[in-house]
Amino acid sequence: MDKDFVNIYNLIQELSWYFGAHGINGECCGDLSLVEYMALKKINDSENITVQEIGHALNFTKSGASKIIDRLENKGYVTREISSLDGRVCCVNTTAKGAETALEIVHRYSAYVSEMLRTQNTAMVKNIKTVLEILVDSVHRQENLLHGKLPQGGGGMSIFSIDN
Amino acid sequence: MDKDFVNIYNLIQELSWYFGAHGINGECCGDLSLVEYMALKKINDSENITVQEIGHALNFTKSGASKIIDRLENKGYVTREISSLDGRVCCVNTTAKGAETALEIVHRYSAYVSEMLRTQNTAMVKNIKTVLEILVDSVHRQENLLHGKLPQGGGGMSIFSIDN
DNA sequence: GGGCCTTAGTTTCCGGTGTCAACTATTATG
DNA sequence: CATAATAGTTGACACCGGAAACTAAGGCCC
Repeated sequence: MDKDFVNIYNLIQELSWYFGAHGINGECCGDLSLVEYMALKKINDSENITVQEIGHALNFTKSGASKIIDRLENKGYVTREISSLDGRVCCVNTTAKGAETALEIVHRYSAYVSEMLRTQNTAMVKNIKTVLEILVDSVHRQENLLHGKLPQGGGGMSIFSIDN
Repeated sequence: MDKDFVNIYNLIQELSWYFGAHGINGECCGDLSLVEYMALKKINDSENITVQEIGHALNFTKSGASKIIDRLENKGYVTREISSLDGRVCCVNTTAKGAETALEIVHRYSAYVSEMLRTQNTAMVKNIKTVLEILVDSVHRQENLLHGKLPQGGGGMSIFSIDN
């Protein structure tokens, strides 16, 4: 095991902790939890996304996804409507308020990141971006490799399910 | 707002999601949740750490920290003993089993990261490490700037508490 | 077009988890 | 020695997500 990868792993873990549910935030923005925010962002970036797709994207069961959307709907950030093509399917979309809130949160966090990296020069900022793109791409590729067909919402994926 | 920082923020958020509680794992390793694992790692990296220090490090209240340690203790990963210097203070330490488990988890995740980055050359791996170090350092510095004295365990820190 | 299977989503029940506030126990202060 | 402060624990509570049962709609086959 190369020492570099141990370091990289530990650093990612630490960074993730700070940007995760218990890190800088806890509530993510006012009345949104991190999970709700991630769902909102996903819905905002899509058009007519279904409940299961949201669950799949965020590693929740359809039951969990349904409840997250309940909360977002109650808060007035998203709407549910039955698909005209298939009466079983729910099309979820953001309301104007939801889209605005998602944007505002992105701006706030981006400002935080900008402040955080204020001492870095332009070249390094570009480099940071590139490295993060590589990491995110790599994770996606790895995810896809591991991805068997999974029953409900694609949850339960674990590193440890490989060789346990 | 520089577009780069928006990108960087979104990438960090996405990466964090994969390494967070709902990402690759959910259970972190067998019988450990991510929170428990983070606590175990913290305890393993320290000597005679107190309950409050753990809570502070992980952004939990002392009550929450106490219960996390309960769980770890019940699973046989850590021990609590009263400090010889101050009868109110608990010294928490890992058992041999706890230390071994922490190490094993690090190895597994590191192997995952190694696999994930297998197509990157050595220079890029070094670069990734450097960038992550900068990011983690920057977050720490920023955290310290924001850190006022907080009542219980330092919880509740929020980006949005600054100007809301 | 009626019966059966499949699929999307919801709901109910339940266990896990973290916070708050109250409490115990110990130490510091004067 | 009395009072205050501090470390940690506990109990009540609310929240959250999963499993499974359920509802409703579509697909299919004869």
